[in-house]
Amino acid sequence: MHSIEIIQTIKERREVLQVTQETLAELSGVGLRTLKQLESGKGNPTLVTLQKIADVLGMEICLKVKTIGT
Amino acid sequence: MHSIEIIQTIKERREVLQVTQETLAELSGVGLRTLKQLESGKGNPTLVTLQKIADVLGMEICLKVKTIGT
DNA sequence: TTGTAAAGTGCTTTTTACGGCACTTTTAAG
DNA sequence: CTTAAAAGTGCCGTAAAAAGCACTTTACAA
Repeated sequence: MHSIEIIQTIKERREVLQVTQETLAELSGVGLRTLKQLESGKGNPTLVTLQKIADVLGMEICLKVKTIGT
Repeated sequence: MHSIEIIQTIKERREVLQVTQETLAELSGVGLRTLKQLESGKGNPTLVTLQKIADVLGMEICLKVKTIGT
């Protein structure tokens, strides 16, 4: 996944869970400004920031060797 | 995966491929200092930095909903 | 043991993520 | 249309990531 897809995935997941940016910011401990900037595609979050958000959304970041096929 | 595991995975993958930090730095466009700091567990890399490294190592970052089981 | 390559660290500057505040724009319900 | 909530944006200070340089430490082969 590229950065853009990761960001998009976060946004979609948040929407599915019907959580506002404000609530997610509070629950994750990430600043509202940071979250807004991120979701509007203008961010390059640190791993820690990403983890905090993923945690609250019931998601997880993983790193794996690329497979050949689909 | 937590930050620590992700970092560890990078380090291990680099070693398996028998690539030096210096070479990885050159190939990925990430500064050698940044890479050293990262692998020695003192970093909080940005998503872009992580992607650059993963790319060269033939790896990929993904974000997915946590599953219940193993 | 010695020599060399790789890895790790302190110091530094530059860049940029983070996050607060206030404001605008968009969206959706009445 | 009105209005309220959510999302997006500009400004800005602080903190920290990025990265270069020089040096030390570690690992390993001769």
